[in-house]
Amino acid sequence: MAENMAERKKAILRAVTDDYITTAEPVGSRTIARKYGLGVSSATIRNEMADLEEEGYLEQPHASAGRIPSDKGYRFYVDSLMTGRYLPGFEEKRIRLEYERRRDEIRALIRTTARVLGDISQCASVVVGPAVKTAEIRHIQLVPLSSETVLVLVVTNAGLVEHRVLTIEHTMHSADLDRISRILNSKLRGSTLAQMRGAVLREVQAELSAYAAFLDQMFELLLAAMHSPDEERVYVDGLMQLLAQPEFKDVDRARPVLEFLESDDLVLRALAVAGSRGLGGTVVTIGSENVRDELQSCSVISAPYGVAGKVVGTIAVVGPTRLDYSTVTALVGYMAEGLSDILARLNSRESGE
Amino acid sequence: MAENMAERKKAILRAVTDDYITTAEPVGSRTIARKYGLGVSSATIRNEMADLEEEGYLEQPHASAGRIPSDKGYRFYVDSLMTGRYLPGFEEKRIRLEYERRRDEIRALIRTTARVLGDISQCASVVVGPAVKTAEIRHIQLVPLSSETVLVLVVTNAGLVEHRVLTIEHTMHSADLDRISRILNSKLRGSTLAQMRGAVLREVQAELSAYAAFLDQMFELLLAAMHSPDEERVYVDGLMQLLAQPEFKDVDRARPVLEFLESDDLVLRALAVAGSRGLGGTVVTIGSENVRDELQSCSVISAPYGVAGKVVGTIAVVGPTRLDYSTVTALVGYMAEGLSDILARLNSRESGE
DNA sequence: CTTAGCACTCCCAGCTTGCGAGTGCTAATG
DNA sequence: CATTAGCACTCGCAAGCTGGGAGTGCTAAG
Repeated sequence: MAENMAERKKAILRAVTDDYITTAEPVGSRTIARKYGLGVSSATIRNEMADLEEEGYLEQPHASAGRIPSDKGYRFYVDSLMTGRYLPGFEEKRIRLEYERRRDEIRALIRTTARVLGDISQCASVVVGPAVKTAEIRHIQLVPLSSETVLVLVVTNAGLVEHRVLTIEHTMHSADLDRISRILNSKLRGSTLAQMRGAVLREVQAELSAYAAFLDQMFELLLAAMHSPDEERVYVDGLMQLLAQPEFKDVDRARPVLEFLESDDLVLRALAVAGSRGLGGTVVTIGSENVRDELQSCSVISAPYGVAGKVVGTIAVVGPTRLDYSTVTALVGYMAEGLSDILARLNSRESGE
Repeated sequence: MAENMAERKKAILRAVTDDYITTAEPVGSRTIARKYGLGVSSATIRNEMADLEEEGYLEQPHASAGRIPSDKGYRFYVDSLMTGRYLPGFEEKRIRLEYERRRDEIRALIRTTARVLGDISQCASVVVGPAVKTAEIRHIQLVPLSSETVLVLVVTNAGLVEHRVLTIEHTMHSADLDRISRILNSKLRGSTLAQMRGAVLREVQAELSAYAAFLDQMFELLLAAMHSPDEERVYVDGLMQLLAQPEFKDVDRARPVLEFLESDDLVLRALAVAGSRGLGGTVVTIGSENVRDELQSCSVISAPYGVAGKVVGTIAVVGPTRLDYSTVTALVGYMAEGLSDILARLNSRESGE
């Protein structure tokens, strides 16, 4: 769109956007002339701003206030005007530090990510954790707990350790369980739980026909676990930071957004787009570009993370449309990359030699 | 305190409190006379109310508004006036239903508890999950993942399954790990991780001296896990419901409370009291009775839950001092009991025969 | 095309005003 | 002597008004 906009107009649009992002106040021609050295008078800027408004890049909250960027204006800003796209050094350092000490446990890692993301962006943050059902199985193991119960353990390539307790009818010996574990491992390693239902499953059943009843029970449990509404996958943080933003000083304006963020389902669906584009890209969705009504006044910046080229989850920042696109885009990109790196390390270690 | 308050005065205090709890509006003498059939005129009630105010049970938000209960008034209401203490049948049914389908996984159970608690009370809810370090160990198991990594699995009597991945230097054979697991089990079962460091630990070391290096590493990891600031233990829900309460329509009034609830540490400390009184009781803390500044305008109703007579966690509802003490007390009590029951069942199953 | 000047618009904060709700006092009542 | 009706009084709140300030759009001159 309008890449050929006159340079001065671009400069003005950038100035308005930059200023509004930091001050949260509608910005007038005078301010632009004073604070941003464009070498023209406020009257000239006024004319340009009137044009920009007519073209839909700016809008006035009310007749005699300054201008603020419209969604279209933000979009243009993000696509062609935004400078920087780098993360302040000390933030980067902080992230590395936090990640340094959380390398072991994936859940802690995810919580930390959400917290840091919220802290730095001063917005709400979302981290979607790995889904069990689509992750590659690294290891599967049956552990005897008591004569009546067996723990089914699944370790995925995303570092996730999932477990269920299975109540069994006939006592199984430790040796039996080991044998089953070994065969399950050799057959299932590398495939996903979702794929498991097909051919592989029948194959296992054939090889272990002696334990048919037990296996039935176990698979049923695993499939149920996998179909459970993706609980535990979505971590939200920084709600406080969001409330501190001036656009949400009115609780009634904030509530829809907070309610949206509280619903794991909706969040998952809204972030599905980011994941579908593959690793390495950040997606910015501005105001009315969001499908959901609740997010019409919000922007979402999201990026997928993953292992071995495969997407396993998404991280995102949700804030008012007036958000610091440059910094937050850099932030989200950096953290997604960081997460991917750590997962890769975890993964190589666990699949070791 | 003043158990010998005149019956009519009590009735009036009860009426004021009941009315204010449901309407959130200061209540005047006229309203009492009309809505609560005390058989006296508003003038009489006015006189009594003036007395009650002088004695500190009521207060006026401003000179010519109705009265609202003071913290002292609420305290008296909770201790001596409150009627009911029962939970509506349909709520009870809902809780049973929700618990019915979440019997297996303790984390899901806890999340559900928090959600339901928030839903029904229309307030914020907190569930403190079992701590690993003080829970009794039911089962401990080492699972080989790769030649470089071993999964350490600890199952506690509270149904908690905790796991850490341990990177080892020298390859361990599955048989070795089994042998270690067996011995660990026989020595450690029934004790807590916190107790582990002492005599038991040395005993194990002696018996398994061949694996000394490995054991050192493992214990270190477990102890580190146990000393990590109790992450993952605190689940908060119903923040939205809290914001919907009229006393929090102003974000600035709500923020301190929300910030408090976002800090796991503070929440844990505030709820420590409830746990220390043993199973079966609910604790009500009203407004200024709370130590923390952030909670001066809130009331907290909490109850511990546990297994085999031992407290393993706490659930709580946090709302404005104007909260429905009768219903919420019943609710919190009922859910704590329900949680305990489920844990007991889990426990007996896993330690089975 | 740019700019200075100016009239105009509109929000906002502060003030006033008129209700309505509720109180406290007083005097009358059983 | 407790209870009650009556009444003046207080106060918060919403509505209406007002002045100031910020910012615009227009126009005419450079």
